[in-house]
Amino acid sequence: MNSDSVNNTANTAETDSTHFIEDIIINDLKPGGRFEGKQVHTRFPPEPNGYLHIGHAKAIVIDFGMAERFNGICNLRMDDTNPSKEDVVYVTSIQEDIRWLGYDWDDRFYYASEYFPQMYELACQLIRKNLAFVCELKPEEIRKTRGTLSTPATPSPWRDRPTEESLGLFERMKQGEFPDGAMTLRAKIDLTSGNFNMRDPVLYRIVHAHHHRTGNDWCIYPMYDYAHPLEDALESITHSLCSLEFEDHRPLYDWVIDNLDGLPSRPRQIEFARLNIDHTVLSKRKLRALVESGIVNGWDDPRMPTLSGLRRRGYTPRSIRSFCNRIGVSKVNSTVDYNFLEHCLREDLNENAERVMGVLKPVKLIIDNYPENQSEYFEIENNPNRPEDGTRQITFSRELWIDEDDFRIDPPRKFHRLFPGNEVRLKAAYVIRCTGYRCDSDGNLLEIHAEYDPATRGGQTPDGRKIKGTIHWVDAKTAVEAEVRLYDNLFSVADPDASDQDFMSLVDPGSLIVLKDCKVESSLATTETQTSFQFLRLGYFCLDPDSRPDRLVFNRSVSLKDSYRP
RNA sequence: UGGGGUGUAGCCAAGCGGUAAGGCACGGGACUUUGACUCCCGCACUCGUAGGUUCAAAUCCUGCCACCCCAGCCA
Repeated sequence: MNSDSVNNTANTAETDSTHFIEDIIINDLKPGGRFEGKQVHTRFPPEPNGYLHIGHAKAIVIDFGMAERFNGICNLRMDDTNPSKEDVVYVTSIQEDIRWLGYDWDDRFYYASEYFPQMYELACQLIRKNLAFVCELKPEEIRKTRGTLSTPATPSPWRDRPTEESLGLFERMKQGEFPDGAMTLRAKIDLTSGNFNMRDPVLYRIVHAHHHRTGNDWCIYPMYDYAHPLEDALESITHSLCSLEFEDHRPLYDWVIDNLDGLPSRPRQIEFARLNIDHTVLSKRKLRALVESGIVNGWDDPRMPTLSGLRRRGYTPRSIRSFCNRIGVSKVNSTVDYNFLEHCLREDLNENAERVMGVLKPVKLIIDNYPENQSEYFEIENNPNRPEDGTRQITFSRELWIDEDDFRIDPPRKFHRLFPGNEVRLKAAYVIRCTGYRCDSDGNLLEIHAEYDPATRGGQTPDGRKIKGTIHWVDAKTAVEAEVRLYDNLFSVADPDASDQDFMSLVDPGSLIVLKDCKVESSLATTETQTSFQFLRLGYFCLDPDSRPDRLVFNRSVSLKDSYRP
């Protein structure tokens, strides 16, 4: 495990009740149970054909989490049985993302392709047992003979060919004597089953393609339904956790394992509901489309629900783990509120992020009664919730930047910020009173004028007077220029999948707002990527990799909650 | 019309025959040198629905309804 243990995080709210997968495992471990005396052994089996997203994070937390909870182990395995879709580039990104999330597989990193030789031998065993045959039907013919919801499949004309003939043909398939699609190895199960997966499913197909691991060693590749149970069994997996759509593949999963001799274990497949989150999409196909169309700026665009996107956005591994641990595990198709993910991030960052001041839409504030060439330092806490994080010095002088939103010429009701005649506290500095403002001929605000009260140094009010509003500011003399990128939901509609319109047209153009002329306090000049800060009163931000020393770029990870209602 | 699943609040989700946990969201209040945080309070007389069994049903039984998945040589 990484330094911040997955189980001991304050945010990983442990519930006193168990979910259904835990219940099953507990039962399996009991005396007389299916895995009595065995070590719980799970696996996370991604196909290396894309980037991991928050939905995978749920699976990772369940797979690794169940192993951890029962003092077991969890393998990482690339399910690379389809060379035409997979690539090495995904392998490393998947490993990086899982490590970043805080999980480790020790030396148990495998490829399904490592088992190709054994899978081939086991397939021969099925043929010899007269449980599989080589079928020469074309893909369309197989489809046509599979039957319908109400009618059974019709048998392949090759179904009853002699096992020796199938064995020979299967060997020749392997030798590369036939072109793609010419024939398949099929299981002989039940043509009348209401479950299509049992109607003589294809076990092997011919694919003359270069495989990223095995090169051109193979031109026949096992199908998921045949390969997956074997991968699990060969790794002595006890509990094979997957998503709901594989529920009706379970009979086939069990069939493969039950009909083969010499397997080291008989894993139990358990299915749970995959994660959905509103205002986004979580399908590889759609995420890929967003990237390839250029609607977003790559897989790690901070608006993307990919782990690389969330990471760049400023999501912490801890917040994502916390989220996954708290959404629950069940078999109900569900869509979690995006604001729950945001809640988990705020919860973490509120506890751990240092506070700084930054001004997004700067307007000049001039303290007319403050000496022109004077400057002074104020001490400000790094995190009021954690005094042990200490304090730092910030500079103050006659001219400051404050946020446009904190000033109104005509304030609405309950506006506690700056307006002509009103007093406000500059955080950690002085109480000031607005004495006026200047606009250009078009009515655009140029500068605000104020006078400070020297008796209120540090923001205190020795006379006990209550100051309703406290605003953030940055000293114009020492301010550092920055670009700030504000993000919002990629889709303003809650469920882009449900719309009649093409989901690509539903991307909210306001999901990214770039502010170029922001001013941040000088302490941020030397910060590093991935460090999260709270910009006081605004939200949580982190430095983007696009940053350069002369041009800082910050991403807003999430805003602060705001109960202000005019 | 076949097979496999699932229905508890706006969203997740406990509950496993003894009288509806918790979280998010939302509303109200307290506190506040962040309109943040924190802290209080409120938020399902009812569990898809109709019956049945029982002293007692979200939990057991039966019927019905709704929704999701399955007819790739994808995973």
